[in-house]
Amino acid sequence: MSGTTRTFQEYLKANRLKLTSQRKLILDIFVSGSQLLTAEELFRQVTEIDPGISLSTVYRTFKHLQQAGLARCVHYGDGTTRYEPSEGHTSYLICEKCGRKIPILNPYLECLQQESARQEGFRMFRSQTTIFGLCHECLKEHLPNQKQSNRHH
Amino acid sequence: MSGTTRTFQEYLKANRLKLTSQRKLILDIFVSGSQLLTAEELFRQVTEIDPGISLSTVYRTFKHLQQAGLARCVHYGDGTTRYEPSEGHTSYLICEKCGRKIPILNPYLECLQQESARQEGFRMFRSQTTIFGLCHECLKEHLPNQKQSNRHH
DNA sequence: TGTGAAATGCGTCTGTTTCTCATTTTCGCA
DNA sequence: TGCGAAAATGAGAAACAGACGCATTTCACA
Ligand SMILES: [Mn+2]
Ligand SMILES: [Mn+2]
Ligand SMILES: [Zn+2]
Ligand SMILES: [Zn+2]
Repeated sequence: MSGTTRTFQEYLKANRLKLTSQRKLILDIFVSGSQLLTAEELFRQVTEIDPGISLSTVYRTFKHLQQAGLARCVHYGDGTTRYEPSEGHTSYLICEKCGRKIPILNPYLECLQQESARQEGFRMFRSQTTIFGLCHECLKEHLPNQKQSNRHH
Repeated sequence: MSGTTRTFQEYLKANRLKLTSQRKLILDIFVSGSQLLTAEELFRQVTEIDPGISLSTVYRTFKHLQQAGLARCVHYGDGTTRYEPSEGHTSYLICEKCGRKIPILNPYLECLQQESARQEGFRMFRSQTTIFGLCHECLKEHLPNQKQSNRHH
């Protein structure tokens, strides 16, 4: 039994919630799959295995996973909301041209955040740092294009 | 004429857009008011002065303000999207219970972010750090009352 | 002032998330 | 084991934020 499964079961028990087959399956697919799924996308993957599961249940389970600290959602600029397992990174570089999302590995960032919170008497649950800009690859294409886009419209 | 007004006019001119009375009013109220308004909330404030303005126009103007770099939107945990003037801080503590928003003043955070971007060959335009948790005041009320949740709707 | 481009208001439409409720499932306990 | 209360489910409706289409008005510029 994986760590996340145990965590989820503990959360359920602590809140007098029940472990259903649907919740098991949703958790399984969520933590094992690639990250940053739309609720709809996870729903599609889940129904491939159990076609009876409803989208409502996916949303409801997401809520619990979030409260259990196992999932977090990221709101994208395009309006979509994507969910990801909340182990791992919370800091990213996001390229505004190609959408590439690069995790930031600098551990000092988290330390400084903890420290900032502490200074205010604040209890930190989670943090999120997003740095917007242009990635290495897009920078190379961006600069030559600059002249053309100046004369636009 | 304020700096933001000038910036907005320059943006408009550069994009062959027009300065309408609606846009003037929306910008005015937005930059002068307290921060972190919902589109709906700004709409209400705006219609107190000019009842003819439509919600669509508020949304449309927000888009332009964002593109002009004068506004930014923050997605809250409760699902609402709030807009704020983008001058000043980009790092905040946000209390998930009372919604209080506390600017983080630590300059090392920005330095570290710049550094992280540089390491990836990334060109940073702007960054945003959000730390979710409980503020000092809510912590005092929270602990006795463990079973609190759902600031929803 | 006249003219074309752009913006507005208002209604409609879309996609996402939540809610309602009748039915089914879970789980602690006898 | 089987019971019963509590909780979860699926299906659909409802709520909600935003975006859109279009007829009409307003703006910018000459
Ligand atoms: Mn946004
Ligand atoms: Mn969220
Ligand atoms: Zn890129
Ligand atoms: Zn608070």
